[in-house]
Amino acid sequence: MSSSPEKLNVHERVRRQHASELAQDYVEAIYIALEEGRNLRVADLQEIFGVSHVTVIRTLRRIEEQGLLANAKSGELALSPEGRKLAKLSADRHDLLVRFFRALGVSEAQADADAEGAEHHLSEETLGAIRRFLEKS
Amino acid sequence: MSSSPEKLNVHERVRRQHASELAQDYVEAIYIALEEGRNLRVADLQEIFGVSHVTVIRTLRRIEEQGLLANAKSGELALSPEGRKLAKLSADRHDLLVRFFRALGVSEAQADADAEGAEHHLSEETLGAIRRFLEKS
DNA sequence: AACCCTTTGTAGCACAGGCTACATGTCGAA
DNA sequence: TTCGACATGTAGCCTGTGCTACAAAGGGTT
Repeated sequence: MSSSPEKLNVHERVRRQHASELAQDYVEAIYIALEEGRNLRVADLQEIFGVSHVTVIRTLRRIEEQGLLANAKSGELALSPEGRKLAKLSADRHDLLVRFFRALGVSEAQADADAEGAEHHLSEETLGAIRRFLEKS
Repeated sequence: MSSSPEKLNVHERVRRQHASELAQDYVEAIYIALEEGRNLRVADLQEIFGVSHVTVIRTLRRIEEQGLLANAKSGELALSPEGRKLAKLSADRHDLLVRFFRALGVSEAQADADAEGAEHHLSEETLGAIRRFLEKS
């Protein structure tokens, strides 16, 4: 996880990004649900991600080991401070990209789908450029 | 590969994209080298992707099984027509994204790196919007 | 109490994509 | 021609992320 920059080549960087995508997507989903006052369970995540409940359980265990979950009342999911921070970052990036694609004329649904795929692969530099672009337009 | 649209949910679509990324990256690398008159070998790909030569060999075998490689003289890599088509598509998308990020004010190196990560995750709709944006500016 | 449904959990498998260690092949120089 | 270097290939392992099949736990209905 999150260790040093180390000068990776381009492809190594992309691999690194992939490795943390799932965790981000999970905490993001949990975060959004909590924001909306809903309480996610395994079955919900199964639905959201289109995988079996078994896969959800195991992935949750992994992100718990990464310290992103807080142990809430049994059956309920809660985020640790780091989890919440990561989720907020992800959600903000996602929103930014959706607004950006919308500004370029992309439909709502497609903007959302593409943001989901692309949000893990843009540097702070590029995100900054996108923010500036949105401010100007 | 490339089978039916089937109405995947957002995350299923992203997973699908990941599954074809490596193949695209490999044929793209081979394609570009051939364009420039160089002849890639395993050792070059190992360098480019930052993995061991064993990983390169196995990945090549897989993309060969997918019909993307043509059997060239031993020790040399060549693309099948489908491989070439896929490579060209990838390379074009990559270039488009680099130009786009550059137009937004992103540095050359970062534009290239981010394009590498993002190029597999944008829909035709969004790519079209980007093309239109670049024409206007 | 017995039953069913839903939810969650466990066992165990497959495949992709990493790796190291070892084996072979080829080629230029001594 | 033998040796050493480099390229390529094989064997076998690990982890992540998917799956199905089965097990257990809980709640509602009859």
